Amino acid sequence: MSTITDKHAALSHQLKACDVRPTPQREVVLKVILDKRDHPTADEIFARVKTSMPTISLATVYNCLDALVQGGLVRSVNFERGPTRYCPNLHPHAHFHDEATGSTHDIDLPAALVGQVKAILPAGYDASSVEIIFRGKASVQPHGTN
Amino acid sequence: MSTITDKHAALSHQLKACDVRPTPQREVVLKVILDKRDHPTADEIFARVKTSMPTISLATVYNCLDALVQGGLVRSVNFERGPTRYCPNLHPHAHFHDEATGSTHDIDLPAALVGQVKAILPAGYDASSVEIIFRGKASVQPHGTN
DNA sequence: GCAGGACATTAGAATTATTCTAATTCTCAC
DNA sequence: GTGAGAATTAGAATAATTCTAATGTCCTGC
Repeated sequence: MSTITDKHAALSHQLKACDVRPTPQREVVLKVILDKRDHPTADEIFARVKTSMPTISLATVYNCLDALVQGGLVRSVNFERGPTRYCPNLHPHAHFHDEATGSTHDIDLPAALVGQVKAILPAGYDASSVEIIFRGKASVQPHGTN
Repeated sequence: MSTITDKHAALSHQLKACDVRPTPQREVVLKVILDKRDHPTADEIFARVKTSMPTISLATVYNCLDALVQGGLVRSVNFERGPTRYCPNLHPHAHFHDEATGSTHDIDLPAALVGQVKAILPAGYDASSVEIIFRGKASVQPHGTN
C-alpha cells in the first residue's frame, strides 16, 4: 500500500466526484491547499506546488484554482485591494481579517444566522451566496490554520 | 447667493468636519460620488471629474479617494476580482452584487442584525467593521441608485 | 498681508495580480 | 491504441493600483 499512490487516488477521486477532470496539476494544487489551510494566494500556492512539481506554470495554477472553485472544492476570498486567497473550508463560515498580522481566520457560521441575514433582502432579490467579512484585531491564533 | 459657491462652501465644510483638508480636487471627487450614487470605480470617477476639472490626474483621484475613505465620507467596496468601488451611503448597509448586470445595490442593515452577526465572534476577536456581500440575481432596480 | 513648512498634485514609470495567446501535450471514450 | 476535446506551458498583454520626484498650494505664525 503505497501512501503516495493512495493519496493520489483519493485526490483523483475527489476531483472526479465534483466533475473536475483529474490531472496531476490539479491534484497537487488541491493537495497543497488542503495540507496547509492558511488561505494562500495564487502566488503562494504556485511556490508550494513548484517544490513537488517544478515544471508547473503560474497560468496553470490559476486555471486549476478556477476549476477547483467551479467544482466547489475550494472557496475564494477577497480582502480589500489584496490578491485573491483560497480556502479549503467548505462549511458555511465567515472570515476574520486580522489587520495587525494580515492573517485570516475562519469563523463558523450557524445556519440560523445565514437564514436571518438572507431574510433582510427585500422581495426581488435572490442571493446565491453570502459572504461575511470582519476586519479588526484578534488576540488569539486561528485554531490550527491561519 | 451663487449656487456654485454655496455648493463649494458646503463640500469644503463637510471635508473640514471630517479632518480632511479641503482642496478643489477633493471637493470635486466627493461631489461626483454624491451626485451619481452608483458605486463607481476609480476610473469612472476619474472620467466624471475630468469633465469639470480636465487637469486632474488619476493618481490624485486615488489620493482623494483614500483621504475621503480615511475621513469616513465614503466607503470602499470590493467584489471578487473586480476593481474597488466607492459608495457615499454611510448608513450601515450590505451590498448585493447582481451577477447578471454587474450592478450593485445597497441593502439596509438593521442594527439588531449587525449585533447578532458580531455575536458569532468567539472571545478574542474584536471586529472594527463587518462587510456583508450578497451575490445573485435581482429582479428589481436599485431604488434611485445603482 | 506674507514667508515658510507641511501637505497635495502631477505625469509618468513601476509594480502586482491576473488573463490571454498560440503551440504543445495530455486524458478519456471508443 | 486513436482521436477529439480539454489542459498545460511560457511568455506577452492587460488592468488596477502605487510609487517617485518635481512642482504647486494651503494655512499658521508673525
